[in-house]
Amino acid sequence: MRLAELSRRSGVSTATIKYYLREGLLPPGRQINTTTAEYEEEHLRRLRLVRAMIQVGRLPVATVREVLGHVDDDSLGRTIRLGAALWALPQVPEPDEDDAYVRAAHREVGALLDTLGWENAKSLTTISPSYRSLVVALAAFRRLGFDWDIELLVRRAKLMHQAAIADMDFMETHRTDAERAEAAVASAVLVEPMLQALHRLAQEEESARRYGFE
Amino acid sequence: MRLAELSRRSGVSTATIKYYLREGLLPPGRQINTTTAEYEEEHLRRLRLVRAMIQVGRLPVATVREVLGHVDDDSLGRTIRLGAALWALPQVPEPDEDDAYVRAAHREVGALLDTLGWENAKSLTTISPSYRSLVVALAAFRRLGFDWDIELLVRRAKLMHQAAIADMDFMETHRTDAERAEAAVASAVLVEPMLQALHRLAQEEESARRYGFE
DNA sequence: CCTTCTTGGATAACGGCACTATCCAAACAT
DNA sequence: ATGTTTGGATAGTGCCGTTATCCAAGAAGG
Repeated sequence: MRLAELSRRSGVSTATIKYYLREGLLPPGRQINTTTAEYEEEHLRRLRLVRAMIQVGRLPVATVREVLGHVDDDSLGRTIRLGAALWALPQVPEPDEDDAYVRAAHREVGALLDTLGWENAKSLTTISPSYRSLVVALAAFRRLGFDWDIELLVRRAKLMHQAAIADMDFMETHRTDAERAEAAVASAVLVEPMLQALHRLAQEEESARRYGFE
Repeated sequence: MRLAELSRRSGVSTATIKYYLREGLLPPGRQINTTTAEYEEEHLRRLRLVRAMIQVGRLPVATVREVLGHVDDDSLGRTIRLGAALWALPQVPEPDEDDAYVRAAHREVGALLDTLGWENAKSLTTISPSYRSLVVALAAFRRLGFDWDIELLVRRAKLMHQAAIADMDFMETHRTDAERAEAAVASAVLVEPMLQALHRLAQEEESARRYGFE
């Protein structure tokens, strides 16, 4: 498969593919000679993953490069590789540790993890980006004056735990570590938007049931 | 409260506040004379909401303006106002209806809604942005070759329905339509990132439980 | 009263980012 | 033989959130 065909089959312009090659999002094709390269089905698949991450997951190009770097890193062990790929994903601003709301949110999330018995997550609070994202969002929520009981958060967490277990089960159906890492990334980048869309659809459904369309 | 104090208390620079005023994200203060304006607590609150939408929710400024326009529109009825505000949120690209995966995703989501018995959502498929987002994400997922059974999606949908019911209950604790609309927006913009963070935290926890940290 | 600061308003500039366009000489493809 | 395609390099584009600069009118403090 040459560049033009790769472009046609993926729906991505050749100029953009060249850009991705330059940026290291796509491995170079097999060089036939100075001016020709051959691409495989694997390139097409990777290109589709890149597009999904950028268009659906709205990840910056630099983040995509980092994530794929971990997915492809055979030197990493299973858990580390998976964690590294997922930890490169986030895009939330760093919490301002001087802010009173942020410090309060830290304590609340700590209590949440205790209640849930998530001992492993608890030991990662200083480094996990997911933990930080949760703190940032909760702090913003509190800053707006919303007084959710922590119990509400616990219920949400249990729901998401169920979803996470199902995702991990699905991930385990893949054979190689690289495939598993890719499945985990696709899960984070594509399943999460699906969950979000389902959440809003459910809200619309529920709103219509309660109040009708008047 | 004058501009400088509004800036200090919100942590947003005066230049940026001026920009938001210009862009209509923040209503103008009470004009004392040609060169002075007085801002209220309400402005601070709105400014925090704007920041949360932009920084945590990563919404474009134009989208924030549109959403707030609906939140503030007293001429709208309850359901419509809420729907209008939420429908202005999304940011997913339009599905390409000529694409085979997109058409297949349409059918799958239709079947999903049938299975769930979401009759109201079913009647909104042509206009609801959440529906379109779901189709886009599912199509991208399928394009990558992931063969999730529709039953897996049904389970996710039921989980999100539970979360949505809790969110609606919380929303109903607010008295005015404007407050309810604002709570719904805050819920979409801040609770969804929390759910996402909880999802990833749960994955980390589950991964550690299954494989340890080796 | 005099000086320094702050105000709203207008306009321009900046920096980042995802592309897109252009030009090139070397090889194909027909 | 001739139009097309290749990788490589470089420059340009358009959008967007933000910041900077300048202004004359007014406020605040001594």
